[in-house]
Amino acid sequence: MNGSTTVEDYVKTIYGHTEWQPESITPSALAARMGLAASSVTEMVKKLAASGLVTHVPYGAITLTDQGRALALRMVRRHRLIETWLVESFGYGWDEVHDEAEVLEHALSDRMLDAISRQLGQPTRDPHGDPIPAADGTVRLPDAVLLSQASDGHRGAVVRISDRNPELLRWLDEHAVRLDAPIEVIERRPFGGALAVLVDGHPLDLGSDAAAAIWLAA
Amino acid sequence: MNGSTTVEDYVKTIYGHTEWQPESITPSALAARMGLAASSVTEMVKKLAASGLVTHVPYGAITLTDQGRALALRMVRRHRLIETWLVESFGYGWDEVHDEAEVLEHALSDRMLDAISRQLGQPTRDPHGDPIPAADGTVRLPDAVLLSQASDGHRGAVVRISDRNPELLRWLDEHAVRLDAPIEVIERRPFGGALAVLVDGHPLDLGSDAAAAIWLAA
DNA sequence: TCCCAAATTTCGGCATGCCGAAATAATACG
DNA sequence: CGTATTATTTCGGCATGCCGAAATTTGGGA
Repeated sequence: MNGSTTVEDYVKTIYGHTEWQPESITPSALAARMGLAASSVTEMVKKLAASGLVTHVPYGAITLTDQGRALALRMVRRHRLIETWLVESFGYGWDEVHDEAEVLEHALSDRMLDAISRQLGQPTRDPHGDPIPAADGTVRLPDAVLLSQASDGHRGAVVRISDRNPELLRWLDEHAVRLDAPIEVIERRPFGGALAVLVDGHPLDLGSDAAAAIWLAA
Repeated sequence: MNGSTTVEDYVKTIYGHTEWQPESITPSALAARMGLAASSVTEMVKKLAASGLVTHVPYGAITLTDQGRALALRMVRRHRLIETWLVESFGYGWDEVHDEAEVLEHALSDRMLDAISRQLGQPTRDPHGDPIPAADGTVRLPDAVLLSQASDGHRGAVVRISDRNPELLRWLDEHAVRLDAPIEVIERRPFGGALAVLVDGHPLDLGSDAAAAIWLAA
């Protein structure tokens, strides 16, 4: 079957491409993100457009409709709530929650989801610091800057750590770069985006990968 | 896609047909249980046989192999553990757990399942009193008789209440027929299997449906 | 034993999603 | 402005699972 699961994944991926901007993406980028052939994407997008989830000008970009965005937010809420749940109630680590959540977001009923949200105290951030959309689709955007764009001397607390890279997540975890850990930028390298920072008072040299994965409270 | 989910459902259904006897079933009975056309079953059974999960003599019965039984037991364990979990941790009623479990049994990882089992204290019976197979496939059969076969004067405690009939489950629940509630058979009707019994000391007239759904500790 | 009815299987078809190769459109650059 | 590169779409095909209709097999009864 899976009719629904596939649609949900497409929509969520389109949304995730540029979470803070108009949700549009080119077919090739979408194909790359989903690990599919471009031709598969073209076909599926045709169906998504037919059901009113996206708009698509031929040879142009794919953009979520309001309906598509609503579905995407529903899936993002599910994913992040489940990740939080796995960490809080099942002892999963940051780096271990993604795959399980990827499956469960399509399988849990709304009733379970509600119960889980209640058990967790209606959280609004997931273990990576990403906002968990409310059930009505409302999202509170974090007031944050990308760490690699922060200026020398900038100080604040980590508010978001990108998932999807288990190795990096473990490295960050080992070096005490955790959600809400205070960070101060002490040196800014001219090229490549690498930074030296203070994390919890200790100097640390962040590669550009790590810097790109961290958002700093403004 | 679902390659695996479908196989799991077939095997579980074959097993469930005659849980306490050799696990074999005719194609038509299997089709009826699964709500599928007979032709679909024929085709799928061919594939199950090819992967060594069942044996099948053409035009004859379908029988689980050891490998098939192992997979079936794995799925039964998952189903019953999940049902127990939904009742214990999420406030579901007896009659509400089946559909959710039907989905989740294919979606939860072994890791989650283990954690759930641990959180529940490694239960060996589900909310209906059915045995939960151990992770290694071991099943402890309840030492019980079918209530409708119990003789007049027979007394014991309810040990099993069949699921899959929400209306009946609610009726039983309302009349205090719960797992482990003591029952005494006070009158046995000659035809139809209906019984009058004492439940928790109160006389109650059980229709034949209810009687067929209840097992009594011997 | 022979034949009929019921059960089972075979066959062509359909829907979903995916792929690679070939065709086509858009874009970029000289 | 024209062409070459790149992106996108179209097309035929494949795999999984399902269906109904048309064989085929089985088993019981006359």
